[in-house]
Amino acid sequence: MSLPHAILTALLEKPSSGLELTRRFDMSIGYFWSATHQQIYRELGKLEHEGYIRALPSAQPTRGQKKEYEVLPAGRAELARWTAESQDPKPIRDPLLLRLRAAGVVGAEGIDAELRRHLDLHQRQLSEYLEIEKRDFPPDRDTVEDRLRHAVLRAGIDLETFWTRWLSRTLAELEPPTAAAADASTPAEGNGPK
Amino acid sequence: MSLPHAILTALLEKPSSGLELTRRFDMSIGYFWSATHQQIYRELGKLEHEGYIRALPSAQPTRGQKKEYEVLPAGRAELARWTAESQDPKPIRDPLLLRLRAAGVVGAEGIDAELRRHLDLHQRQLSEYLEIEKRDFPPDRDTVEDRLRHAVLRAGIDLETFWTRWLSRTLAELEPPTAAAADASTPAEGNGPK
DNA sequence: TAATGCATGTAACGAGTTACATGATTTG
DNA sequence: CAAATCATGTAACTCGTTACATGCATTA
Repeated sequence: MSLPHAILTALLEKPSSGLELTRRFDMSIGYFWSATHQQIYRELGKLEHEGYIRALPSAQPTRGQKKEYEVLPAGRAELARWTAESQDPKPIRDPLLLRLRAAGVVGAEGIDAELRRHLDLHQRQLSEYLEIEKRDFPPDRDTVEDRLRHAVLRAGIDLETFWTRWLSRTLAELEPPTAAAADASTPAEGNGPK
Repeated sequence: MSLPHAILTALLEKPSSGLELTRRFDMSIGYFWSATHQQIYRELGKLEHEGYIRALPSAQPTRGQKKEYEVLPAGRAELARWTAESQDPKPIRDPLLLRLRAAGVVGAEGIDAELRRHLDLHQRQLSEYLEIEKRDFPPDRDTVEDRLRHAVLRAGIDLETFWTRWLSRTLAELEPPTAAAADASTPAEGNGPK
């Protein structure tokens, strides 16, 4: 039950329409809680029905028309309640790790290509986060809100760093000990190439 | 679509009944792909229906009776196909990060207790993984399968290490700048975000 | 006015979660 | 034999995903 609270947070930061929320989810909040526009519309409907948000009076009630929402006091209270709630961390759930385990049983043929591809993707994500950090968190400003947002971003940075390191190491270890790498541990023998 | 493949992997490692699978999911595979017994029974039914697994002939077809499954050639082929498939990593999806972001808007009252609680949980998980590593991966044995399984475990270890570090650091930074630390950057800033 | 893009929405499905139901086996 | 435990299974619900439908506004 996190999506409604993600939306409340986003709406408190700035009242928006469904599509605007979708776009903002693609950028900031979506980096750690993504959502499609269908999810968002569905949830906006629920939140409005429950009296947590309301459409701004200026918005027309017709179909293709833009409709802006703002958070009502009850919505803010609900968000505060949820924020103070305690909830256990969920265990990891990663298909790539599952794949590796499966590869141990049916053969690891070609798995290194997939690992390299992931390594590349995580490196890109990492540099994107580092860009954001450079742009949005200059060392001077320092409110509590800033620190919280920075901490969240740093979680992203550290996670991507973990993946790139783990993938690099795993690739190196799965690499068949051919050529150069093998020479160090195995002194060159007189025999020519196989 | 990962659960069926998790089950196929587990069954290839050792033919089992539904409850046995559930228990093994609570231990090894479940560390990175958990599942309840209801999910597992449902999926076993599907897999049998599709001809990927079969109940061992010794098993009776009555209700409360144990029923052991084994993987058929088609199941092994399907698992091999899936293993070689490529699939993008999913973005992070973590309620705690969302909470921190929300705390920036509605107030961070009491969030540090939750962070400390998570820190403790992650530290426990980390030492559990380290125990497993010590027990199951002595430095001598070294097949490809061993290396794969060890790599998966190391992902768990590194992830928990990341969390403990990030939580420690975040806690330290949110700590009210009491006494010594506060003097340098005294923000005369009031409160109200807007 | 026809096509394009913007904005909101419906429908159907798959996966995960929670609660509960039922049959078999052990054991007190 | 009653109760506890093992083992399999149904049902109902929520959340996320994919595909598609509808209405409005702009402009070529």
